[in-house]
Amino acid sequence: MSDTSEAYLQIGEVAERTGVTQRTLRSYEEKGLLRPTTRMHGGFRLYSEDDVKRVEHIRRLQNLLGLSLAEIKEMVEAQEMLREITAQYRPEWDVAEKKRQLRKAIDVVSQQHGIVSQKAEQMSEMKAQLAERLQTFDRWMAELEHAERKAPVA
Amino acid sequence: MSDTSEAYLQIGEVAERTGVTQRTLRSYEEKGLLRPTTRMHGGFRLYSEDDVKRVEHIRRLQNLLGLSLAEIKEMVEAQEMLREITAQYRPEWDVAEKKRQLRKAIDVVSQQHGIVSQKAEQMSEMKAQLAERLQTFDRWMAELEHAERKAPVA
DNA sequence: CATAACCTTGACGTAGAAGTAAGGCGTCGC
DNA sequence: GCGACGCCTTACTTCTACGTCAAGGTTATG
Repeated sequence: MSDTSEAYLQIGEVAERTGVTQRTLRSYEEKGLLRPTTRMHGGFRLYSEDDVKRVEHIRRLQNLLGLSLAEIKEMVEAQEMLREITAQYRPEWDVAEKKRQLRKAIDVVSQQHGIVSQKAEQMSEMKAQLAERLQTFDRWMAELEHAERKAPVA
Repeated sequence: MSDTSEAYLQIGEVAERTGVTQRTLRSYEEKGLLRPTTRMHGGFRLYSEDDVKRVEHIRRLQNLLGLSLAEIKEMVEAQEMLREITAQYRPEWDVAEKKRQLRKAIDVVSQQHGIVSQKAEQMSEMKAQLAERLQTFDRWMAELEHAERKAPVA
């Protein structure tokens, strides 16, 4: 916009920095996950640092929580909402409205928190199981080595 | 084995108990994730309790770690390998061979352990972030309520 | 042995996420 | 104002993990 030399990035740079393809970035935009970015005069997309963070966030939600892009969209929208409330972009809203929105955001975030907590728990359970199994294997390995010393390979 | 009336289950029961469809069970079999089960004379599949556990395991790997069936297959195969070693199904293998296999299994399992550890860590990080954000929101909410008391809705 | 409930294979369909290709402008540096 | 490279849209393709018939065999029960 105008010329605040805000270090805008083109799609190629964003792709490189985030490790996703350009196609994926455009796809996120189509699906409403990434705010329609500003464009250069000729139509080239311009991304901000915030957009980069957002892409990284989306990826984490995908990889870590295994959410669909549709689900992620909801989450991301809630965050957007918040930004607006907190930045007081909308002074025309009365307090009651702000409260409504904030409550909505709190709902979404606590839901996320719930999911993450649950998964985190299951994870550590799994981790413990794996660790235990590894121990067992090490014991077996030791036994095998013992056997070998007693009766070396023919 | 032989005929120890081991309470075999048909595909429908397994589907019900594990919460996956029959199609999915057959699919896992096609893809080599579930050992070709025994069959009744007429061709009906017969599953053991172990098979049920395996399905549950597969589901955990899918849901928790977000692995593809191909990746899961590798893991599951390593486990299979182990079973054979430990149950000494293959006494014809010499100790060196058993060691080789065991080492392989240890590799796979520690790889899994690594993945899980990493994910678990990222999870708790995320969880912390969410908790923090929730706190912030609660503070804001409190502020809003304060504002409301000072200047009630018109 | 009839019948309902269950199972078989095979083939095709689908939804989500992204890859790929084609044809055509934009941008930048000189 | 030209070349090289980057980006644009549109449209088609792929891949995964199943879903959904269809046509027919099997099993348990009376």
